[in-house]
Amino acid sequence: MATHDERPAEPERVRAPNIRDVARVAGVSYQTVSRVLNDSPSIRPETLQRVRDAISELGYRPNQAARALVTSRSRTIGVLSAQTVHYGPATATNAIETAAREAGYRLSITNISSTEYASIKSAVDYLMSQSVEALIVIAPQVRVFEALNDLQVAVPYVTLEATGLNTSHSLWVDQVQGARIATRHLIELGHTEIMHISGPQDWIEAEARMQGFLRELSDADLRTRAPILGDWTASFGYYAGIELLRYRDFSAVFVGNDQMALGFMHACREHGLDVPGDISIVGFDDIPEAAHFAPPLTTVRQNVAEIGRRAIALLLGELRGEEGLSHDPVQPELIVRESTARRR
Amino acid sequence: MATHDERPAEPERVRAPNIRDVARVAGVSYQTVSRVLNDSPSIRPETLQRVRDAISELGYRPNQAARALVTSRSRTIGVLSAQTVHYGPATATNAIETAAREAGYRLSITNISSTEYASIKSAVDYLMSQSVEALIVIAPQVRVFEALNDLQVAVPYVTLEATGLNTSHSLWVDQVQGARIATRHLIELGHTEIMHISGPQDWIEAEARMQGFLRELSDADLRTRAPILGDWTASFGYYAGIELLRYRDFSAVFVGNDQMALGFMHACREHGLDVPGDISIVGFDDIPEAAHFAPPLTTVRQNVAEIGRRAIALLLGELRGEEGLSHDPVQPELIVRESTARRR
DNA sequence: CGTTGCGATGTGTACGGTCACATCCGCACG
DNA sequence: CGTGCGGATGTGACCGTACACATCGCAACG
Repeated sequence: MATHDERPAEPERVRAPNIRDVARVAGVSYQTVSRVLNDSPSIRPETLQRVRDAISELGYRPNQAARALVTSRSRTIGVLSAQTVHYGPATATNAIETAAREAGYRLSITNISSTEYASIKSAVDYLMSQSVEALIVIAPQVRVFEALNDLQVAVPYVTLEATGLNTSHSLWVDQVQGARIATRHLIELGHTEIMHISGPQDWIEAEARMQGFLRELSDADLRTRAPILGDWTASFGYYAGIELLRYRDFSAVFVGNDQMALGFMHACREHGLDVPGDISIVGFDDIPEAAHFAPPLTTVRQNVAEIGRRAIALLLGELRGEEGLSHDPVQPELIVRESTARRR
Repeated sequence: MATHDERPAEPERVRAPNIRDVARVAGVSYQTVSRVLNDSPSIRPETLQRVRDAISELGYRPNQAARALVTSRSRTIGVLSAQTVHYGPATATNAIETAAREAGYRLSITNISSTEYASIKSAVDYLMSQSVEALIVIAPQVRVFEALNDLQVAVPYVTLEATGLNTSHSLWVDQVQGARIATRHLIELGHTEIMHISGPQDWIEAEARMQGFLRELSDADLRTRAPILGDWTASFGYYAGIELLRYRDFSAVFVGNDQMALGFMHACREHGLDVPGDISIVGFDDIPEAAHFAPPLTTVRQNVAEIGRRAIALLLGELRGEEGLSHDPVQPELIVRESTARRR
């Protein structure tokens, strides 16, 4: 009907070599090739070598799709993440990617733009439609958890950097403990009026840090005051500082993350206040830049990469049918620098 | 031999519903269901509805592996990235993910730990074994390019944030221009002795920024001096500062990125030098924190997210067979804050 | 020396879709 | 009123692999 192509002469499309092509070249059956690929024990060394030679000669690569189809295993782990630009999540994702790749798994990463139910649902749908075998959630917001529960996720999953609720699925740095050691540090320096700038209310981490802060204060019989709820950004820290410093009825601040601490210190400078002379500040995260803030920031270091690695280990174990692997929280560590001093 | 299970009674494994199950429920042939899935035009509205009902009744999800197998299209775009923790790459990756998802593509991301040839080759192999249809490279190092050329990547690819060589595949913010406006700004403030702290020598971006710096200086007939080669980290900026400030034969510094600028300013403080009073500093990137450094940093903003989006658009176009889409570099913008002042 | 057992290898089939082609139906046309 | 045509739908084959099972050859055994 259309153009009359000369069909027989040219091979036309170059099809990627498949397992039968390899078999033909090696002079064995395709099943033997399959055995080589899945390193089955009972193969004669000589045959093995012939097949391997054929594979590299043809530049053969097993077709993952075909394999996934027949085994009904995608060898994919889904990562549901919010705010991958943040230091913590980005670091964790990195570690996860490496660990997954080493274990022969690939990752499918998706970011949620908002914590709206619909947004989360669509992200989960997206991942499920790729038939991920497991799920890692790095979106430590209360609503994400609710959505996850509600969606009846059918695969094993863990949530990172969350504390408290839903512990069977969680893997986390002990945020409460981190907040406590940060707060205790300030108390031990003689501060009695301590402020807290927290992360967004619906972030579980923010909540945990706040709890740790409040508990430590009440254990020391100190006055607690309502924390400020921020959004993790340096800008928020700055504007919060401008507000708070108008009535300066505190001598120390525990800030929910290093970025906000940076902004807060900016506000202090503008008010002509010395850190730590007039105000002591502790951050949280220990981002690489924190050591070079003005002044270098005292903060709480948490090993998120370790958490990422554990997440993969946990999930792979679960996929293998092992149960009850350790969920011990990773312990945070206080890094004392120059943003805190004895109250004067 | 082992436990004697009652086999016949229970359906055992719950198989996910497939296209034929849907067809049975809807009372049509599987081909009709396939037509619905690929929204073919010629379907009676009534039939369409029946099929849709059946799909949602069964909770049917098309099996991507099967689809990929038969169409030999993976609908996957590979991302080869170095240092995803950095602000630029992370932001770009985010934008890429969103754009790809909207276009019905998924991403396969892999990080390279080093720029060793073997490491790059293994990353490319990894991605190719997933039969990615296209590749985005966010690892702007010379050696990565060489490896890429050498590996004869068989799919369309673009490299991000690179300048100069290999332009047919590159998409970038005009780094040379960015460096020039940064340098020009310092010159216009009366500085004649200007230092440059660059990124690692093998990063194409670092090279481009250095070129821009040198060209602008020579256009202004100013003395050029050998730039310091750093590693992008705040720590390096700090130690470089400590060294450089021992012989303070310059009044301004153009630093290759904001993190190193932060470290450098830290060193200035320790030397009792005022920024911008004694030394003017310009950074590069405009990370969100830069506005809150001490002092707020004058820097060059580049829209990496835009680059990421364009990368996807370009690749998708190429996959559709369109040629020669626009490769115009994105123009950077100078953000003047308080780390630069007229020379006194 | 026939049988058994096991290691090494080959054959059939299923996985869940899409594509090419065949079929069916109703309507407009000559 | 037969024919042609196009829209709607169904049938067969195939994509590349892994699994279950069959087969083959050889050594050890009674």
